[in-house]
Amino acid sequence: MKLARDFYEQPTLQVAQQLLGKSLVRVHPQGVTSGIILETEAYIGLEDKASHASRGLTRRNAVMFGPAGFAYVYVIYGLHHCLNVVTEREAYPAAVLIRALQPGEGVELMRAWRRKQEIRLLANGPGNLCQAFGIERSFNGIDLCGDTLFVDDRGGSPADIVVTTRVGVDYAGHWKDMPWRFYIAGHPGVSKR
DNA sequence: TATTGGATCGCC
DNA sequence: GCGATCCAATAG
Repeated sequence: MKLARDFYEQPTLQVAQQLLGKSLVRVHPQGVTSGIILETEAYIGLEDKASHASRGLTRRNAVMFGPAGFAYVYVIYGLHHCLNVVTEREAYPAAVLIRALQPGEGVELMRAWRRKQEIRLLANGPGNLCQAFGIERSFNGIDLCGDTLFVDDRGGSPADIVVTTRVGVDYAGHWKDMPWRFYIAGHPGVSKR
């Protein structure tokens, strides 16, 4: 069943870990795509120099300062989109980046949007999974407790979770060393380092 | 108003 | 290893 607001209001590191093994679902007029969340990263508070929120409230990051359970979607490198779920309380900027999925329903739709055939390459990375699910800028700020994009808790919790440092944040001083990346151990769909 | 660089990806 | 490609964030 669909995760409710109180799930996202928990501490960000808990949300990041508990999302692993759950299903991200996107309902589209052409059909449904879903996938098991394999990899996440936490971005927590104003002090975290790796977070978009580290320089305070701006137009781009405004959703991070809002209530939990909403999507923060942004464009990166002018080409790709990244999907985050906002966590914790209003006015405290925190979010979890979804980095990889194991494709479930709607593989043919994902193949069409990705223009790739191989299952392993459909959602193995934050930009790729957004392309596979048709997630773009208009998804910024949508309610994950709604019916378009949400997380379903069907399926169990993964046995082994690997905890390590985040990808692509070398500019963030000592914050780059925080062990805030989580992924399901040994899964081939996890994005590469 | 101008400049800079990024929570990436895929091909060289 | 490097280019793509563009807009938000800063500085001026």
